[in-house]
Amino acid sequence: MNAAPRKTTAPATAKDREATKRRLIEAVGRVLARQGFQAVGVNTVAREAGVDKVLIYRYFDGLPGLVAAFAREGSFWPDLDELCGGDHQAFLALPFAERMSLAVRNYLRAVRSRPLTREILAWRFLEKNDLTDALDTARAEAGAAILALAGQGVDRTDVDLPALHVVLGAAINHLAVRQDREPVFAGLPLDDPATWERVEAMLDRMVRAVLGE
Amino acid sequence: MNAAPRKTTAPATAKDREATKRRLIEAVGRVLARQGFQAVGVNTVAREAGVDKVLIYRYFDGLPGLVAAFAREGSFWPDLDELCGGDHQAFLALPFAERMSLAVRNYLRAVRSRPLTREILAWRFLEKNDLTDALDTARAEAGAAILALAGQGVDRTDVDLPALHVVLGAAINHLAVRQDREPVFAGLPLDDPATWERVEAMLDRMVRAVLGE
DNA sequence: CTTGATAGTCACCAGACAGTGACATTGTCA
DNA sequence: TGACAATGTCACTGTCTGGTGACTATCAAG
Repeated sequence: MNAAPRKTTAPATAKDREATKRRLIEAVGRVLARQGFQAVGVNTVAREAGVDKVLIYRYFDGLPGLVAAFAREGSFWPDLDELCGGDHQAFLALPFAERMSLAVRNYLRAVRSRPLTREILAWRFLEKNDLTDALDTARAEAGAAILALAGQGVDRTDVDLPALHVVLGAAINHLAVRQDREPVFAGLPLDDPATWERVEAMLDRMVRAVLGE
Repeated sequence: MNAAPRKTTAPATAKDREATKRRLIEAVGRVLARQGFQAVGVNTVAREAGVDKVLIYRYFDGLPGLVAAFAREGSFWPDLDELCGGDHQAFLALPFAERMSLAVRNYLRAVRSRPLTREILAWRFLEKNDLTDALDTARAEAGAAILALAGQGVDRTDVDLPALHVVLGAAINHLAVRQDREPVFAGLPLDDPATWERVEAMLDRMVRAVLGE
């Protein structure tokens, strides 16, 4: 795209357009992390980047475009390696219940360890608009991939696996997002690591119980 | 409080203050239901009520006070009767797993049938402020009561019941709120009644499996 | 040097917001 | 009747928002 500051063609890079674009994209992340998605607006992001807001329109055709670029940039969602523990072969060698249990635990930990991901999750959760649409594609793909891998070579007609995925995913998403907002849920302190060990144990127990140990 | 438009004392009710308060409180509900909590502001609510916004400050000492009054008004959370199916005695006569399963299903249905409750749930979810604080007390009480009733006379040291409640409650809350925003979750259409039957069945299965049938 | 394109700045617009002070209207009591 | 308090209306402030048009500064090519 660029990287040709000299000679023929490439009339851009007068004052480094790409650097400015990067500053804007990074500013989105900082605002999102520090002030939450409510604060993600043209004015705030531009101020954070130390750049004029009009450049958001010129370079990204508006805030949704900038957010889309931001979404393309970062690794907000766990990839397959992370979810299956790094080794696909070893993962596939496990019994099905074991596989599911591991993937669930890794998904929980992955979401919990990504503040920006939790913020995006909450965002998408309650605002359906141009901005959040941009962030959703990557997640949908990641989700589908892990389900496909976990269920690979398995034929369990006795269990409604999609329904199981929905319930587990919903519980994890809710708790992860909730952790940032309200530290107590149904009497348990979500800011206490011990609580999360109990939740992990419970998820594990549920998966095994439903899948028949 | 009022109901004494004539004679001694009660210097108010010149132009019916109570009626105006009621109009404001009802306007909160309408705005919340129609436009979501993002729209709940002094200007919008006053406009909806057909009343000047200054009265919100005079009568409720600001928007948080009005929202608190609104929260006190409506029945947003299911009560014990609804959760246990109407008959406490019959409920308590059931085996524990049966009791839990029933309460979980009734809670899911209760939340799903209350659009305003779902909106409040989402609101509280992502905005922690004076407004949402007012809405939370009632919910916490309702939650604690049902857990107490379901666990009455039961001593299951083999299961981490609070963790189970947390996971189930989180899943239900997430799905109920999600239904309004994004109709598809993990591949299942949340606007299809058949999906909810599958979710109910899965929750039931999980409860029974974990509690040992 | 001139031309032209691009990068970046600045000032402004209209609309929504929360909040406040001054005013008019109405009813009750003395 | 007059005094007073309460109800309700109106106009206004200042601040934020998203968005746009006009400007300057810089660079490359002819």
